[in-house]
Amino acid sequence: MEKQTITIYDVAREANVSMATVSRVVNGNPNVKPATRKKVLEVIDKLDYRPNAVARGLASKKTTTVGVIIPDVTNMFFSSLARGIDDVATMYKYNIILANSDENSQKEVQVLNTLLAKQVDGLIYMGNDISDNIRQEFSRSKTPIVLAGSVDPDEQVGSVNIDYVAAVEAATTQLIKSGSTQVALVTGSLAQPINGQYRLQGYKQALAKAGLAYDESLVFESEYSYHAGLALFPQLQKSGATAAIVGDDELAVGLLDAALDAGVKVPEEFEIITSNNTKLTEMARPQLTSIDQPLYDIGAVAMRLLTKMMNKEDIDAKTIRLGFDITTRQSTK
Amino acid sequence: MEKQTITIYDVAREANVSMATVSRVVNGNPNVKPATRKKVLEVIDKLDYRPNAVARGLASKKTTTVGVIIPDVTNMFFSSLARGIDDVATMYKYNIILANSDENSQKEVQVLNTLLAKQVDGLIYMGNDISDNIRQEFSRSKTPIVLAGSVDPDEQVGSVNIDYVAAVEAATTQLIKSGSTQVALVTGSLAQPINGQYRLQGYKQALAKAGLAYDESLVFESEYSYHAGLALFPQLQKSGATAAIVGDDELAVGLLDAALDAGVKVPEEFEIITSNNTKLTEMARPQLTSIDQPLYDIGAVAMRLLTKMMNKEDIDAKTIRLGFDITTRQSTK
DNA sequence: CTTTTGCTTAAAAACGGTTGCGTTCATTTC
DNA sequence: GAAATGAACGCAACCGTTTTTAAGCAAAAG
Repeated sequence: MEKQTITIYDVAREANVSMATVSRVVNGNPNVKPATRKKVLEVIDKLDYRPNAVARGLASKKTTTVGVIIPDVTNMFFSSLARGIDDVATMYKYNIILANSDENSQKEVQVLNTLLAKQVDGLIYMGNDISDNIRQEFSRSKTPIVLAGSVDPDEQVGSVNIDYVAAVEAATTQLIKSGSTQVALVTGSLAQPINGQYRLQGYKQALAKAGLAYDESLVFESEYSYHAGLALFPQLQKSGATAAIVGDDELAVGLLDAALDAGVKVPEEFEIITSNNTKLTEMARPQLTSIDQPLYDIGAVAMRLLTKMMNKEDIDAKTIRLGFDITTRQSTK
Repeated sequence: MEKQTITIYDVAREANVSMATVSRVVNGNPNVKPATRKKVLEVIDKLDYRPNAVARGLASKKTTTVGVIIPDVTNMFFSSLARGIDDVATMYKYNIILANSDENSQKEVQVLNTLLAKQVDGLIYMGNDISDNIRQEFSRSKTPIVLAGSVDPDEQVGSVNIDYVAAVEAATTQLIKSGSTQVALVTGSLAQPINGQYRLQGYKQALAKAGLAYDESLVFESEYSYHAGLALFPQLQKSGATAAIVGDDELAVGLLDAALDAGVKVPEEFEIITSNNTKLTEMARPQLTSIDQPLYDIGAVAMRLLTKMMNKEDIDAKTIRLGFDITTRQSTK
């Protein structure tokens, strides 16, 4: 005795109209006489009818669902973006399918394909690295895609980010001005464009403008995690650095804690500027000075851009660069 | 010149078989002659055919998608659960639609309905409070539901959690044993069952067993946020408490930082045990002792339970209680 | 050699909607 | 009063699968 699901047909019969008419009132189509609309609405209410979104999706070729590929929800940086994405998605009546990729190119391709199979209307991709595999899939697919908090060197798809070069340059300059001549750059894999290309460039520019020589031994590649920071600090010390630009907040907190645990005073003996301004920066003691990327906004704007693309509206620019700031706290003098 | 999407029909024609046969090979149905299977597979590959999951969903009444209602992805507690959920979902070929609810009962009902309209095969609900509204929707719907990290007083739906009473009792006892007679309980709204019923009960039991009187002025209701912790600490001090059980890690870090900022030594003058053992507990200095809920596992097990329910397998018990521990760090003596 | 049996496969009916097109009918217009 | 207009609405094709039913056919059985 299954609870028979009731369909648009049942409503039509009960209201003495055709399915088409019911469909119209459900979709707010104006071509329905008010009296008819009222009657249909009553029946819908009485029967407790809920349109089947899957059938709708098949017929209309729209699912009002977007796929979101995220490296790890557990990472504050990405979850902040995700929150921005979901909020404006909801605002525009979309839902998001969230899929963790662990920045693993295979998983990414895999997940991208199932997302496309599910006929998502659009896609948002987060991740530091855009592998060739995934890039290939991107250009093959005709569903709109936008990158959030990531850059696409060859602007195939939409993207929302900040000016990483300028941000790191500003941060580095600040550290130099406060007296450090040995500023370390601690970041993710240099093979990834954001790190290897942009951050490194900003770093070098700041050095150049300050008349300092670029010293490769002050550049550190590291995983983005608390423990990696803890483990890395001794090497930083050995390098003679007295300050560091760090690419990730968890990593920065690790460095900070390691410094503290080693009796190194922050910021007196060692200064730190981190990159994401997540809640973590406030929770640390001393609080961390950070490049202030508007994470939530990046997500929100990315989703907004995506809605425009899905509506086939005209886009002024496929890539949007949001402003950034440097929020000074206690890890810098 | 739209890139014509190719359908199962195209494959059938090209391979000189019927759609049914193509469907069979796609779904791994054994009733296909190897030679035929091979031919179909070749055509699929050649045409780059991808089954349309929406059509599939309509025909089979299964979407291989589950809805996940989460208060806020940005909160480590919930995102850890979410990660566990997604991982086993992926393992079982499901995708998750993630929807933030902000613990707002209206949004929850709203989102629940759109999730059901989208024909999700199952639902996972996270949230401290189960409002009457949402409970009503739960019992009305016949799609499987399980709660993750939350309790359902009247066991309507599945649920995975730990024994909150025992956990808080153990933590409180530990604090008492180390010398505190004035242990504060800092938690979320007492109107929510987990806090008002379970945590409070565990707290009282520990006091009783230690022969201490229950003092209402040592119980604090607070929002779960870092800033709330910062603001609350002075009141804690005023109450004369020398230790606290805290219901949330961010909140606990707030309390800790406020104590440190006020020159109160932790753990010498004030001890703290927090509840979720998220990464935050390690990042704080001193590191926070915490009840160790297996967050990831709770999510994972919840999803596993859900898969069983979706398969209509027999379930031994609708509610699963996972074990907990107390991980001792530096915020206790 | 005819009848069963069992494996493959084809045909076609769902699944629950959307939507273009055509029809109906009450109003206007001439 | 007949013709034209336009608003409401019904018809039916279609969306891309799954799944049931039955047919075809070769091998086994009698």
